[in-house]
Amino acid sequence: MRLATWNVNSIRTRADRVAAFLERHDVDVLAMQETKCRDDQFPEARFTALGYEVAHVGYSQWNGVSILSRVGLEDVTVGFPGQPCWGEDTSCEARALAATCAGVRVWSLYVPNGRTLADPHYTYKLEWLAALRGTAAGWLADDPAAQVALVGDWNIVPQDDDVWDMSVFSTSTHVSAPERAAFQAVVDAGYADLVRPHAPGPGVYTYWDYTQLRFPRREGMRIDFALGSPALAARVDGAFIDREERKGKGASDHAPVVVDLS
DNA sequence: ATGGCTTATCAAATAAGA
Repeated sequence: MRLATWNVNSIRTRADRVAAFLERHDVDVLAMQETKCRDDQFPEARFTALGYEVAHVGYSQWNGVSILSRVGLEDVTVGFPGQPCWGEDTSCEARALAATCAGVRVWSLYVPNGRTLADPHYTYKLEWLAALRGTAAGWLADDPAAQVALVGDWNIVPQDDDVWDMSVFSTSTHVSAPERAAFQAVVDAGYADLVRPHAPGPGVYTYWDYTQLRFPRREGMRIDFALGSPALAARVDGAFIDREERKGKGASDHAPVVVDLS
């Protein structure tokens, strides 16, 4: 089974690229982030025509997460237990969506950005990650053999060589010690990085800013990850980052991350 | 010294991204 995750930065703008990507790489399950639309605006027919079932949650032009699957899409869940909310709304943002696809519990996750170290959004980001860690640790405590994939845009740079120049980020989010600790806590809870062993750095990234010619200059960040429970990690045959998708007109600022499971 | 782009939105400036 081939599982991919991709922050598409608007599914309506990117639908053709996503469809081409699915076919080019023969993808079975695709988790997407930043669809930037409501459910009624999602171009569902574009993907059902290709044989995929579609799950999506989006409330506005912000956030939005989705899962496409051609190997089954069962028990769709919006949000994770304990997920913190943002702002004055009582409902949480559209940042987490799960479905069971061929026996794998797939979570499409869009971790809050944090904005700046002094912003309340940064606190929200850390609380969001801590809640996710607690809930995800519970799944493995209940069933150590669970096949769980936590995939998406984590908005964290775990290591110094996951960004082209650490000095540029000395006062920025994404590289701070609390964020890295929050990411590591999920790993320590039993969720391994499924991709890094097959796509080691340095200089291997999943995101390049649209500005400053960051992509042609190879100045990017590794912030999109596929983490997996032990039972899932044992099935990984290979993985890669599709850097080609960042090229050309109409590219998302993120590249897809692909994992092959036996 | 700084920003440079791209997306969405009651359509022109603003918010957000990382």
